[in-house]
Amino acid sequence: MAEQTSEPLWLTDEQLRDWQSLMALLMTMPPALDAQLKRDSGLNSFEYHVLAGLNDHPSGRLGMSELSAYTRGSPSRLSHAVGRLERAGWIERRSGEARCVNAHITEAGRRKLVEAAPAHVREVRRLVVDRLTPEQLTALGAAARLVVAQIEPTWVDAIAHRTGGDC
Amino acid sequence: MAEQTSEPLWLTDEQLRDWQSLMALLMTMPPALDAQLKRDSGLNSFEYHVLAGLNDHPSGRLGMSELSAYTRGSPSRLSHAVGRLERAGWIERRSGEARCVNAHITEAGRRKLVEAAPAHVREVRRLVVDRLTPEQLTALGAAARLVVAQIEPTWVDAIAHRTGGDC
DNA sequence: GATGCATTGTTGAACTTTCAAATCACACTA
DNA sequence: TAGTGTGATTTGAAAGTTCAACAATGCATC
Repeated sequence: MAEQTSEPLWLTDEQLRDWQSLMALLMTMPPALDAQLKRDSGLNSFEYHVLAGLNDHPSGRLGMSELSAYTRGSPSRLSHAVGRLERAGWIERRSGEARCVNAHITEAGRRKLVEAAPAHVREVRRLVVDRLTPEQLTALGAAARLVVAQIEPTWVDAIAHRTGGDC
Repeated sequence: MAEQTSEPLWLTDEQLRDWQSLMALLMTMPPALDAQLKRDSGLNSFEYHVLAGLNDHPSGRLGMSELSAYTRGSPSRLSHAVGRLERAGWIERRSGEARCVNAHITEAGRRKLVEAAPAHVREVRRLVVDRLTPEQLTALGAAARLVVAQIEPTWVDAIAHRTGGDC
């Protein structure tokens, strides 16, 4: 009932249109990527991301906490997912120093990823990269970074420096 | 093993960077919006969208199929969600002509939405609209539309014309 | 006007994610 | 060195989504 009229409450037509377009993107794109991955390799986006994160690190391993930050999954979500991947033989858990547990990608895991990646990249191209001019893609990326920076201020470093490691 | 080298397989550094930025957006934004809605009104994004869809229509009702298209939810997902909203008293189901079932928003449902909307819009402003220059937002919206058009060619009309109705 | 068929919507089970509590290992203190 | 605290990870149950099968209804065709 009591509303603050001091600030403009609603959005202009253009803002609304662009916002709805963004919402449409948020609603359609993850399912599209998930569908491709699931169909072609049986992985979901999160699991793919976990494997990719491990594979990208020279050591092929990462502490659960670092991996959790990298994938932006809650510790619990990660733990469940790693459990599945471990059961499939693509990851091994080994406890490291301190209280840490390291997730190691196995050879089978690397093979799985190498097998899954090309089709995934192809899909990313088809849906996004090839759809936009270089300038549009640049603008999209820049805008995305600004919004993400607002939501999650710590992230910019995280990816930029790739500073994480095992424990 | 056998790979097609005929097309450029991987992405350039800039493309990769922008792609990762977009992925970060896809991963952080829905949870952020969900969290705000859940915290402030107990609804999740999908349920909010369902109520908003009904409320926006002059008649306050919509066939399940139309609503399913509008919210981009599978029939099953919608059916479950409407079940919850009905149990909460915010929606009523009435069977219309043909095989159709109409979802009607109730007075309580409208109140709920009116109560939830301002904070949600405020959050959208805070995370997106206020973070970008008008040009950036325009560019973001335009790029999003292009990608969505590729994923879901039918959509452009759907929102543009608001042609759907009950049955 | 009966039969087959397509469309619409629901249901229940399987799976994934979330949420809160429990576990475990180490560090610190008395 | 027993006791307490803190941080990392796991666990199991609740909530939500997906998936596949199942009504229910109208339409076409014979």
